[in-house]
Amino acid sequence: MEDDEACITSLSLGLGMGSHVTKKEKQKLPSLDLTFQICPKGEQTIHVDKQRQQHLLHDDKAKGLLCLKHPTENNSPDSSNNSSNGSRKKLKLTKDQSATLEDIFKLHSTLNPAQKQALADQLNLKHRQVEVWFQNRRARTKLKQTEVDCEFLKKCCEKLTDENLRLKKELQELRAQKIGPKPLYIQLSKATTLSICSSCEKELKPNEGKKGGISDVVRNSSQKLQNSVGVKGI
DNA sequence: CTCGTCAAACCGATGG
DNA sequence: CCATCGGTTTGACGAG
Repeated sequence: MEDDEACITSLSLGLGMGSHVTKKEKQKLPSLDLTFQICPKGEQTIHVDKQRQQHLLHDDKAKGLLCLKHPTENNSPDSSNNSSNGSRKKLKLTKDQSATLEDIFKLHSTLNPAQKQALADQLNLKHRQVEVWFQNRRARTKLKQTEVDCEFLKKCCEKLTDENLRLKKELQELRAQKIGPKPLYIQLSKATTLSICSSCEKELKPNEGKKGGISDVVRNSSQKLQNSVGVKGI
């Protein structure tokens, strides 16, 4: 029985429901998934990881050592026990609490203090918990959106690269034609003529002379990109 | 308030 | 089946 207590004590101290332990350090330590005897009398085996949601901690001594708490208990963190030893106890919100918070967040991503307090009262949480939840939710929404934007920009970049390549090839072909036996002004059809700008050697479609073809294609694409993403200047 | 980070809780894969 | 591992999610905190 002393071994059991020693095990629990070392786990409590080592994994720190209290002390700050780095991931690497944590990996060296025994996993929390470990099965061990929680009752000093050795009557009850607890699989801490899988069964921690069950209300098995009947022993105050072990409960104190492990600092585990059943989710259905009041979720409000005990601040005295929370920060006095530097611990960062994490309490899982219930499905109902999460769902309500999500619903409110969809309507308003920020709340004023009074709204936070009202919501906290409604959900039996602390004002601080609601505040932190909204902070985290905003941060993670923003992060997701950034990832989406990044993915979109990547695709746009690929498209522009392809377009650039295509235009370069087209230009090469036109240059080849220019060098060949045909005259500078290529007769394409009765209605259209394609001309080559003498200064920059870019091809100009009719009525496009003032703008300047290729760069406009890029500029337009860039503008479209900015408009769709809402970027204020690339 | 945001941002970066920590760490508890959770979960799927894997091996004995 | 179960223990364990490695990755992910998410509640919490400190700095700015």
